[in-house]
Amino acid sequence: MPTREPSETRILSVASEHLRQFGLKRFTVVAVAEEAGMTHANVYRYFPSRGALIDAVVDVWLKTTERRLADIADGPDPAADKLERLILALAKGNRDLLSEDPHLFAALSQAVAKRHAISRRNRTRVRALFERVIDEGIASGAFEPRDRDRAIAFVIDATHRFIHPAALALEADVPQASVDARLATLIRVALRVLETGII
Amino acid sequence: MPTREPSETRILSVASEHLRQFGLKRFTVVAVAEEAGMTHANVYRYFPSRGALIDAVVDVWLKTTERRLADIADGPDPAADKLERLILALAKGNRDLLSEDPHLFAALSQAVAKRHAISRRNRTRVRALFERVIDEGIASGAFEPRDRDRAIAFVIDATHRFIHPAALALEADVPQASVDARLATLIRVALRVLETGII
DNA sequence: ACAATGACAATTTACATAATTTGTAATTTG
DNA sequence: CAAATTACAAATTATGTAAATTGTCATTGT
Repeated sequence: MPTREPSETRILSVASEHLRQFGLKRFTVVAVAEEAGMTHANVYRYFPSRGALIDAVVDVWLKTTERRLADIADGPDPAADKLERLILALAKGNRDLLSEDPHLFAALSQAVAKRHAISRRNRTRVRALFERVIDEGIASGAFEPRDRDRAIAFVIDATHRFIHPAALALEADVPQASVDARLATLIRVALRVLETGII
Repeated sequence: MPTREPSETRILSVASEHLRQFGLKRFTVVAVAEEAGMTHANVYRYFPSRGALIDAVVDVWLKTTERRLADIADGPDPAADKLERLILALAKGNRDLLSEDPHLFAALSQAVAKRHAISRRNRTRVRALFERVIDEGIASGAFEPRDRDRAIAFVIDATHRFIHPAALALEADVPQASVDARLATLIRVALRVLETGII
């Protein structure tokens, strides 16, 4: 007989599937427990609350995209290339989630809006990746901003519209090609700004 | 005896006061009519629906700030100065509304989120002011973008975070001075980008 | 000791129904 | 005739209650 998947991971994967299928409102601990082959009380051995279980599902997705971003940031390419790919990957990741998995996107949006710990920590780590790449660009001489902190804030503020879930949801019906073109312009300008010491 | 304020304006000012005090959810046509000294049916002589009345209140505010923006755009100053003041006035107007009148801000946010006609038209007119000032800057030689449409989209996208109600609401608890500093940086950079033909 | 359960209280949600509000139209008033 | 009202249907919201879910804990089984 096959070794059964440990309870915690089984709960998590069932919960993930339920959240995708039914959305936040119709997501119940009872139904998840049943499908995972246990009573709901046992779920509470592994997750302290319904909200914590939902956060755990969102966190899995956040961590997955974080790894993709970290791979980019850790690569051997020039800082400018890496910063561009970092921004594009973040924007595309969130945008694809919105179109391919609206329920999970809604859960992510709520976690961000309500400033859950998972989203605050994700934000901190993603910001750290941006900082690392920009610092690397400064060290290599590719970027020459007059104020490093200001430069980082500028990049994050300027790209906000294409990265933040709440902003992305506003443009759900704008043709993707048009959004892509505007983002490409913004990135090109931001890189030039960092390179030329305008900031 | 004093000539009574005409019904339509009286309804509108009572409605404005009720919206500010009670918010969208507790705003009723019946209560507005009562305070305006008439039955609710008579309100429908002037406004076709509850939603239209709320939109009219929001529209008064939008038009007021539009006039302020138009005054800036019509002024005799250099285009760069006017563009800076345009962005600052828009950002400050929305931000002050958020802190001083959260209920009206919520009504505005909803009108924007649901793409009501009033907000779409406001957006179009405000965008036209931006276009006018940028075109003026191009005509005077102050701005030299390689692509005029791209430049306009860039300015609007980059400042989105400080102007759009949904984005402003996210930063309600960030110290205003810090937000102001970041916006000042963004504006300075945007102007330099327009001036130097980076875009 | 650890995973899981059954039983149970607290909380939330679903649902039926009452009350209110929205919106329309015929009628009244000045 | 323009402004307003009364009267009423339709739609929405409030309220009370049943049902389900969330969360706790003592107990069971391994």
